Order: sequence, then structure tokens, then C-alpha cells
Amino acid sequence: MAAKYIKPTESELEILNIIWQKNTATVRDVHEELAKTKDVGYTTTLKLMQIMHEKGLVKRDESMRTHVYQAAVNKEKTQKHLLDKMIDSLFGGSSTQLVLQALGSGEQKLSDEELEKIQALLNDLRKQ
Amino acid sequence: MAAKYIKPTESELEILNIIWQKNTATVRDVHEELAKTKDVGYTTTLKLMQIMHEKGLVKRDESMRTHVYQAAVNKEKTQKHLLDKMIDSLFGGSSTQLVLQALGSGEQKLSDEELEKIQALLNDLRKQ
DNA sequence: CTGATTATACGAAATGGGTCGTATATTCGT
DNA sequence: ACGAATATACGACCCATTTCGTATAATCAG
Repeated sequence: MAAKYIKPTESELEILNIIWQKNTATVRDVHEELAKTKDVGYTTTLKLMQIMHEKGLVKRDESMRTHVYQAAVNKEKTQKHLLDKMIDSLFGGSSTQLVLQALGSGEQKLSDEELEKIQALLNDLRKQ
Repeated sequence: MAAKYIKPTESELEILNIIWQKNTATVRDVHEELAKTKDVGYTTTLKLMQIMHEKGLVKRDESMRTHVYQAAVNKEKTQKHLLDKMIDSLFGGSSTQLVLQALGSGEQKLSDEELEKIQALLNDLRKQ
């Protein structure tokens, strides 16, 4: 059933992010979170989540009147998929180019801690 | 006119990549390049490029019968825009998270040279 | 109990991207 | 010179995404 990878749309991604963060959420939960940043009707959010359910992006517990949703796709895997897609389509398949672009010309500074994380990963890669 | 940033679609990005690489290109140039990897009609490519022209993504020289196109948007800036968008929408605004995800769990190995490029950038960042 | 609230379901319109057919004009080959 | 090839322009269609109105059922407050 969940054999094929399904690419979430922009709106679906917004919803997924909320569900990933909350772990479980009702339509109202999600909608109230969405309403903080965008002006959208409740039934729109509902419909979106129903479609996501059909697509297999989310699971839901229907045992109660108010359904409780959960993500059905892994956050890291989804990130990786979309990232790889971007690397291919925008950076000619070179993850290095993407990394340089992401880190360089950045207006926001990275903390020492963050630099260390990247350094550690780099050291690991070097040893292989 | 070019005040607002225009987000290229997937197809438009494919075309932009070809134009960026060739510097200038006719519809036929682009189409033949596209046809190598996907099955698409000539007029489809033409229409896409006309729309891109309307949107201001490309410029064109119409002095000859065969129009000559050029990119109207900067490659690096466009990459940065889309990357930032992804960092926001998918990685909670943390470029570090994106970098870790892009480098880690990668099936393709990075060359020593690539590792050095990243290391150099990291050293630069550390000094600030 | 009963009206207000809140839930799901579902149809349908609006939008945007991608596709192509066809019309028309220009250029090329012979 | 004239038919074939090649160019642009443009309308129309298909499909996915997003939006919302409305119907209906369950629950809650008094």
C-alpha cells in the first residue's frame, strides 16, 4: 500500500509539520495552528487532511467522533526525499553545492554548537 | 517591474538550468536539450518559455525571427531563495539541520576535494 | 428536551501548471 | 517560384491543488 513515495504538496507539508511537532492532532488543533499564520477556513483544513488520509500521508483514529490524526510518513525520510529532489533539480546533483550555498552567503550566523555538529559529521565522512 | 521575487515552477527550473548553462538559447536549443530526458512537444517548450518571458524570468531578443533567450534571474540568487524557502518550510528555519540531512545518510560519497571545500567554508565561518 | 455548537462528508468552483493542436508568417531548398 | 520546414502566437483542455458552501450527525449547555 505504502509502496510508493508520495510527494506532499506545499499545504500538506505545512500540516505535516504541525502534526510532526504535536505527534497527534485533531483537525481543530491543526487548523488553529494554521490560522495563526494564514487566513483559511476550517473546512479547508479538514478537506486537506481528509485527502492526506486518502493518500496515506496521515493515519487517523476514528473511534471517537473527533478523529485523531498522526503522521504516516517519517519526518527525516520525507525531508531527505525533498532535499534530494532539490539537489537534483537545482544543484545538478551536487550536495556539496547545496551545502555551500546554504552555509555561505548566510545572513544568520551559526552558533559554535552548530558549527561543531557539522564539523563532527565532516570528520566522520572523512574517515570513510 | 522585477520588484517581486517570482518562484519558478519545476518545469521552468528545468528550462532555466539549461539557459543558465548555455548563457543564451533559442526555443529549439532548449527543447532539444529537454527532449533528451523527457518526451515533450516543441510547442509545449515554446509556451513555457513565453510564459517565463511574461513572468520576467527570461529576457529575449526578438530582432530576429528566431528569438534568442537569456536568463533574467540570477542563478545563485534563485538557488538561495528556493533553498531558504525549503529551510523555512521543512527544517524549521535551521540551515544546520538541512546541511546535516544533506550530508548525512548520503549514499553517495563526497570526494576529498568536496570535503575540503566544505571544511574551508567552515573554517571561515568559525573565524567570524 | 431543545437549540447552539462542533464534528465529518462531500460536491463544486477557482486556480495554476502543463500539454498540445492549429493558425499564421517566415525562411529554406531545389 | 513554390512546397516543405520552421518560427511564433494563442486558445483550449486536462489534471492536481486549494478553497469553501452546505448537508448531516453527534454532543453540549441550559
